[in-house]
Amino acid sequence: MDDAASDLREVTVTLPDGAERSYPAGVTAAEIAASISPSLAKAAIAASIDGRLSDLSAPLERDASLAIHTARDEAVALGLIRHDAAHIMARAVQELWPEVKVTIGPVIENGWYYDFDRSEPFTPEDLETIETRMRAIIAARDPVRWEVWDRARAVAHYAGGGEPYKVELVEAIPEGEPIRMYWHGDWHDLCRGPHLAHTGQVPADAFKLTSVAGAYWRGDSSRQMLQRIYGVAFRTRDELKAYLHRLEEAARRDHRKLGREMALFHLQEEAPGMVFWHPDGWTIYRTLEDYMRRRLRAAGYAEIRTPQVVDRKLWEASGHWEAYHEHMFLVEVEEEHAREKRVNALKPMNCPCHVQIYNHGLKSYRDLPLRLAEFGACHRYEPSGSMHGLMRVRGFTQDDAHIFCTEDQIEGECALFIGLLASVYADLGFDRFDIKLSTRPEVRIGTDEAWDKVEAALENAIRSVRDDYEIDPGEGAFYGPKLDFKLTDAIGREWQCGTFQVDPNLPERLGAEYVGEDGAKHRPYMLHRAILGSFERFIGILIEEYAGRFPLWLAPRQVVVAPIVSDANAYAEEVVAALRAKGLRVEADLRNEKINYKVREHSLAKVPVILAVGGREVAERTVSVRRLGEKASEVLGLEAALAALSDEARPPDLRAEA
RNA sequence: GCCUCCAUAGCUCAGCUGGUAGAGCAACUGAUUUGUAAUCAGUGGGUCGGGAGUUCGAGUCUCUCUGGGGGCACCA
Repeated sequence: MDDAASDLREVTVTLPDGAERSYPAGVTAAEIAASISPSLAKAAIAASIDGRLSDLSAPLERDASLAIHTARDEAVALGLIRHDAAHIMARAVQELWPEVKVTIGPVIENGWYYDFDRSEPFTPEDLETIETRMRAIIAARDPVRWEVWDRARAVAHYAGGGEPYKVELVEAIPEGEPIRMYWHGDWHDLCRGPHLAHTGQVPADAFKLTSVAGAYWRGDSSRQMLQRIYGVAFRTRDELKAYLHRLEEAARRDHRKLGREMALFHLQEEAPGMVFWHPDGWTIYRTLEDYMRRRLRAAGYAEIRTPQVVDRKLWEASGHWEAYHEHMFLVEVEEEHAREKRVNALKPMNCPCHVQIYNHGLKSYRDLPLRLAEFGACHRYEPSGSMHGLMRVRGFTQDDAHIFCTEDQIEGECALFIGLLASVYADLGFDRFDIKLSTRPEVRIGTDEAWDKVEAALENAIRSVRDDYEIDPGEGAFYGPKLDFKLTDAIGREWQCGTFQVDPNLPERLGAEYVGEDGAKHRPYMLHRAILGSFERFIGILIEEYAGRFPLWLAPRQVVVAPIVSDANAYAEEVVAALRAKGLRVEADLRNEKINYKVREHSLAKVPVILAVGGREVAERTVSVRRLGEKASEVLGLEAALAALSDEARPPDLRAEA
């Protein structure tokens, strides 16, 4: 840029309210803010120039629209605060331990992280030391400056400074993109920007370093393990406190904690990643399974059952052996007792078995679409570090089904599936879920024309149901595109539950065919689909969604009848028998305890309904209905209470019709 | 699998710099007949996750195995 020339020119700046102002070329957003008002100059944190977020110090060389951002612009402010906090943290770390090498530090949800290479682990005390140092840097209000460097200079600088990771990052920046260096005081970092005007704009009381974790350099498990420090940052102390409070609340509904407290299930050393379901947990499981069975039957699926232990030959034929054998549990008979030589595997998936059922008997185009469903127990030897309560286990049961169909039927089947899934999720209390479409990867089989057709079929199917979905380019399977349906757990982690995958490959490998209208044999498509994903994971999510307070139809113990005096015991047992006859899961609590004690205990156990019966109820043939979470109870006639409870306890799919 | 932290009674946890284990709740026994979130009294319960080592002596220090938490990688 020619300084002499720019001094002579003027630029016209259009502000958000439409006003136009002229300034000498090269004027900065900060200077413009100052010309508007001193208070704006003080509050300004960044600017949008022609809609692009920029540093306040960015010079304007030509006419542009300009918006000055302050902390009121929540999204902009949080992004910048977190980004600058990442830099400030890296600076603090290098000031405290100069030998530590820096890598990357992006903004994430609620905060940021920064990865460091350091031989010693960071301790919780180190985090406090770093926080203190960060506050000192913030208090110094160091201005943030930036320069554009050429590649050679940046590489030489970092190579000489003993920062090999930064050298790699500089070298990875595409040709033509500017290489920017940002200074926070004397410390600097390679960064695309933009940043705040000075370090004092990060609120010293609204951030917190939360944890240290290992993370691979560039996300590659064959490379260096770095130390990642996570932080959270907000605009105000109250926002930070509210966030930390939400975290605590979420921990209270953790399905592992509730699973233990409510005696739903347990896991133990001898069977890592495999669930021991206790009576109450199994009741939930079976209730959900029965519900799914009815929904699938109504949707035209036929239920089947296939073996647990299957010869390795089938997995070789399907191609899974080659790709996944190290994740399969093998089942062998002791050599001295074996009568035949074979290697079996616990089935890690149901698909090849379902094709075997399809392949029995000649299929006609008139049989399609053929929908085969199995609550299929599968076992996968998942990496030890990936297991997580019920959410990621080694033994699990999919609500699996495979639809064999023609290419023309894919779109219709997909639309039917999404409709069914949305209805099931709504019945289970989830009105919101995300859909992600994963499209063709680089390495794939099949023609581009086939991919075009199938991807379009899935997109059309989604659009027939709703209009918002995400596309994940290149993330499909090598044989076909897929849809993922995700739900969010109590602490905001997303879990994939539903899935829908188009697969022409497995029918080909396992020789599935049908006779078409033309009398010739054709290859069907196979659609893999699940709504819950696995019962284990879905129940984990349900526990967290409801915080253990299940709706009546899912609650393991729906009603407890609690006599207030032992004279009411006989009546209590009569009420229990009447409810049981209506199909409710109900128990009597005849212990010689005060009603307060019983109410407290069953409330803590999250029983939805307590029926208290004392002398009055016996005399009047009524019950005192106390609902979980409500302080007052309601006295109802026995018959009315029975009718209301038995109706409410019915699963949603059996309730609707009047 | 990798980094890191953790593992004490059924549950939640205490046990300082090494000197052979405690509390509350729960359980059990007895008394109490009670009106909507804890009635009182008494009793029992742990080879401190497994193994090895250092030490006169290990719940405490070291190594190792197993499992778990947080994250990374993986997720047909």
